[in-house]
Amino acid sequence: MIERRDIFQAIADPTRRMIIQKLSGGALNIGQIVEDSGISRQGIAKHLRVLQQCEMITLTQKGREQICEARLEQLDKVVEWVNESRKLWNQRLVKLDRFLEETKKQKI
Amino acid sequence: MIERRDIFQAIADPTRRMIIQKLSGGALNIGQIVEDSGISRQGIAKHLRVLQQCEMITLTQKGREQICEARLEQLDKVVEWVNESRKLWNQRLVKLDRFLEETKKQKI
DNA sequence: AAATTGTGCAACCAAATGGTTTTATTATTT
DNA sequence: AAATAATAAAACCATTTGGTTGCACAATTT
Repeated sequence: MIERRDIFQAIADPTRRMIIQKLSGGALNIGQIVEDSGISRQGIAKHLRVLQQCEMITLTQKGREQICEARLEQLDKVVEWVNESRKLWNQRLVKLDRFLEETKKQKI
Repeated sequence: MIERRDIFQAIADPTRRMIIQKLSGGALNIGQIVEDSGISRQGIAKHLRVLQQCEMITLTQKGREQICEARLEQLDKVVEWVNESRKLWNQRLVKLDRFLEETKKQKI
């Protein structure tokens, strides 16, 4: 198993999705993310590291605080991939249409 | 760790994304999916089970073959979640705008 | 100066993941 | 009837994951 650090893995975990949504509302420090999360500070910190490696967030030091900011542009890649699949799917229907057309002709 | 079986986990693995893209082009049996995948039949079969549990594909018996079909509707959930995050993000900018407006007023 | 706050690092753990191989069963061809 | 093809089921394995706890350390407050 190669350690994968991509956007798809970033959003695979519900805790990380929760973090992303929290940060979508604005930058927060780690403590603020931990609040009401039901997970320990270290647990959250681990997820943040993953998100950083996936370039989903940026971390900037500010005194003793660490400010987390979301970088939602990465999510475009996900939407792109979904659209690619849908495109193939639609082409598939076109192919089926052609097949049905030809079958019709043969029947006549 | 609770065993999560949702669409986000379904697309987290590159092999599974490959399978979904293959199936987006049309239904296939397991052997056809295995072709050129570089992974054993059993490996693919495992991924298919996960995808089935996530309701990303349907498996139907046809003689001794098992036909796999993609169910792309599930991908809507992913796009929905991305849009939700983006919405929050945009609201955040609105809030910032208001803040800047008020700061301006105070200066005058 | 002392207490508090925000954090990082390391070790640890159980469970899940992503693969493999082997064996057995069923359907189709020949 | 025998050979082949398509699959399922199970056992196994190393690595990753998602969490924990304990300790150390720097920056702020008091």
